[in-house]
Amino acid sequence: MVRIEKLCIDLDNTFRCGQTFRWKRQEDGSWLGNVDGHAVRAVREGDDLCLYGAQEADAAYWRKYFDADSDYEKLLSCVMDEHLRTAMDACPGIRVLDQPFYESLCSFIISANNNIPRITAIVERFCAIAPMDENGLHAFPTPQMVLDAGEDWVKSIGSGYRAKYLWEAAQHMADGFDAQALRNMSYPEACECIRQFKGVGEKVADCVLLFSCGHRAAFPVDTWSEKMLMQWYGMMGKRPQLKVQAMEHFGAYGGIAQQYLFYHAMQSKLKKENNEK
DNA sequence: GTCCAGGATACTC
DNA sequence: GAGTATCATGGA
Repeated sequence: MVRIEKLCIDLDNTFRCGQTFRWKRQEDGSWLGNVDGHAVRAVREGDDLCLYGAQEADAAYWRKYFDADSDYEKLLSCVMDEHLRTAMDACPGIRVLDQPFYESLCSFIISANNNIPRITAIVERFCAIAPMDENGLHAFPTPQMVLDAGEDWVKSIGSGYRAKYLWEAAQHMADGFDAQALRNMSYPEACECIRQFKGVGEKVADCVLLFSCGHRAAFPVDTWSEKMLMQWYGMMGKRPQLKVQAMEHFGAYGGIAQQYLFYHAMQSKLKKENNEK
């Protein structure tokens, strides 16, 4: 078991906020996950995060996965305002995860013009060809597993027009794409590089760079972020212009702010809809 | 039937 | 370079 002390993570908010689609909540409030083939059960005990099934030797890996050495209040103090404060108070304890690259890439290719429940369902079917762990969760497939399963199989999981993007991504990865190199590039360089993948536009690129490459200035602008930036921050323009303004405004850790604001915007909308019924 | 969902791409002007 | 049609799918 690996214990990460005083992380104060909110597992529900972290795993439901749209950055990952594979963790599964159990009735007792714990969450089962399979990361890089490692099966774990995440449990909040007091202020600590306990990862049952994780090896002590992998403690550093898990600290990095949960971004345990970053103090978000401190990192965002210079851009704190009433909206970010409200979002962080309403949806506390979100950790911006540092996930395996290929899983993040495929997940956000699938996310294009899609909704979270359906993304989750498609990702689950995508994982069915990978080995199952002792908790009954599949690993995320390797590119080679996808290539072995065939393009017709990729089409069969209901990913629609994104199937060809997933297929080509597996080929590009198998050809030796160096995902690790993205971490050492500047943000603009990494952004340009990752857009080699078909189906990866500006927004998907930002999600992958933020959630699996350590680029925490990346500020994904989707439908929710777009509404949020206009309604809460008075920004104007199309998405590319909004993104430029947002990155300028929120700075080096803008992606973390974005994740709180995005999730809160979505939650607010949900509440509003429920009240109207 | 229409609209929407963590958009991207190819095409037109 | 800025608009626009098209791309699958399923739930509201």
